[in-house]
Amino acid sequence: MEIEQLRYFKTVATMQHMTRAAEVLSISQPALSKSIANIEQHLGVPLFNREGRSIYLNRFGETFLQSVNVILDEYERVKEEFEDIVRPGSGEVSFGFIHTLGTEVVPELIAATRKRFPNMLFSLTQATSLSLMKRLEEGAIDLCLSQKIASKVIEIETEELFAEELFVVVPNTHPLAHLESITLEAIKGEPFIAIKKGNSLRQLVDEFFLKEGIKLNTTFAAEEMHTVAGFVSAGMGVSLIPNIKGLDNYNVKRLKVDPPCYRSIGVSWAKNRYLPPAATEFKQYLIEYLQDR
Amino acid sequence: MEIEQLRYFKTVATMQHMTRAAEVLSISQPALSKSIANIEQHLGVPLFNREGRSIYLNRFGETFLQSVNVILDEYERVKEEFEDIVRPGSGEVSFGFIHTLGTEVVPELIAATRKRFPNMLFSLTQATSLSLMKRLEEGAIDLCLSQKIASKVIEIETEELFAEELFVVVPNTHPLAHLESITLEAIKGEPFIAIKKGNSLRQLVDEFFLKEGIKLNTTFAAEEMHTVAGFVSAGMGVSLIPNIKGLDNYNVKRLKVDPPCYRSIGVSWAKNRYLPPAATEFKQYLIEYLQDR
DNA sequence: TCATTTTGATTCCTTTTAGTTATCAATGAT
DNA sequence: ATCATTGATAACTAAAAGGAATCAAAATGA
Repeated sequence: MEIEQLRYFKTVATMQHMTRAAEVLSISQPALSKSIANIEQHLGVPLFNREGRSIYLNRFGETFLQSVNVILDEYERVKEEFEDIVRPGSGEVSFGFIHTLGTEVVPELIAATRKRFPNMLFSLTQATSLSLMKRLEEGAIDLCLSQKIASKVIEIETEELFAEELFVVVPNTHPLAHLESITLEAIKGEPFIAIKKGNSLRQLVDEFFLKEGIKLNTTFAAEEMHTVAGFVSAGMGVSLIPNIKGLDNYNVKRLKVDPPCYRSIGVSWAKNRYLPPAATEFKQYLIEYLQDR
Repeated sequence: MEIEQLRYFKTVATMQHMTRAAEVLSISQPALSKSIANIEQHLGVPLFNREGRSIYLNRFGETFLQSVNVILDEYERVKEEFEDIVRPGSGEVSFGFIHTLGTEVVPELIAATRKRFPNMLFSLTQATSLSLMKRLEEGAIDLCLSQKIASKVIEIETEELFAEELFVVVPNTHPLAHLESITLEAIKGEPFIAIKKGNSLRQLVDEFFLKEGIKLNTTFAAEEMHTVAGFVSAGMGVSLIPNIKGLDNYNVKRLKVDPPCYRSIGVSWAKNRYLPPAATEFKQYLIEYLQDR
């Protein structure tokens, strides 16, 4: 039995008139008569009293109408929800980003996007690059702004947008604190405050030092960048991190690295996976907006 | 889109396996694949992530599953309700009867029926013959036990079952109170307490006197039989009513009429109207049980 | 690593059913 | 009594659901 036929039933029930209901539904009157007869046969009980040329619900029909209302309401609702998602310019975009972008880049981006697409809704997720990648694989988010990571499960496409510079941070009181810039070589042997393994930044930092052939003297591994800054501030070592928000409030000096170290940030999405039109539009807008920031 | 296909979706969603779901649903795997693809096309969004040979819900699918659960639950529920109604021996019978039968006849009848058909459910209505007839016409009740009345709207069939005898009731102190039986002629000129017009018993009583060519001296018209008894008890007149429950508690004498007056009681139902199997069974049982009571 | 099995999708065909037009019988209205 | 209107039916067409065979990709196992 077609779901549409439930709507037919509802229309006949409320109009109490086959011919006019058929006109409203834009089908022929015989088709409607047969549809109703089919439903009655399916259910095994008549739904209408037919007296002469008048037709109206019997007590089974009244019961069924209650159920049909529940069913159609739910069906319409979910269909409309999907139509909203598919409608370009509106609809929900599920978007994730790494913590360092949460204070400036993303708020500005979203604000600008909402001016351009006032009806676009955002479902935002903040996480590490690695877990963002997992959310992409699951289809829980449409797009994410993070450090590029390859997935073993599905194909991920990435458009690189800008680079976050990494700085060597040392305690204010450190002998190196007066320098304008510094080589990685210069902190060889210094106690190093690292990010926990598994974080993609940790991997990147490790690669920078590996390239220079420097064996790090890692003393602590922290979960968060602010924890790292705290440890450095307390004189427990030095580190290599992006310019996080509020870094100046710590007792640390931020030194440019020579040659500079960058962490490349890009927008990623699952290849061969459905992207709602709103997400596609947002992606395009985001690329223009953040390109070479 | 077929309602059945929603069940297909639910099965695939929970089994996360096309082939096995198809087996469970007793359809071919290609048919199932196509059904799912159709639903996705209808809704405009994909519902599953397909990675290699594995298939599982994406976030749209999760949303849709919620709705499908609501829809299928409601549909199953109402279908089962109708199946119960159609299942012989069980199911609900909507049954009406006039007030005078509510104290003995119907309780005994229902008790006996429930012994014979333990799963039969009753929805009982007590009303006047006239309004019972209206409920029959509307299809609000399946059967009723009442005085036979013709309907102008639809064809009503009636099987006559037994006769309620009507008695002349007079105040205890009335000169006629000592008689064993009485002719209608004998109360000619007495103040008469009638039932309100519209009540079918009133119509019957009127006919009895009309046949004898007696013009009644009606002083009051009451809604209920007990009110009539009350008026008679108060010495305000005489009347002609059935032997209602508790009549002996009034200060009245019940006199047999000569020749006797009867009110014929029968079971009525709407002709050409669907009678649930349970109602049909009940009707048959009722006829046997009450025949010539 | 390569052959084998398994899985979901596709193609092509059949069957079912929804829908159309023409028509009918019954019902109301004039 | 006549005539328009209504819901139902019949015969036919169109659409879509379902089945068998087959395919390509992906897991499995030697």
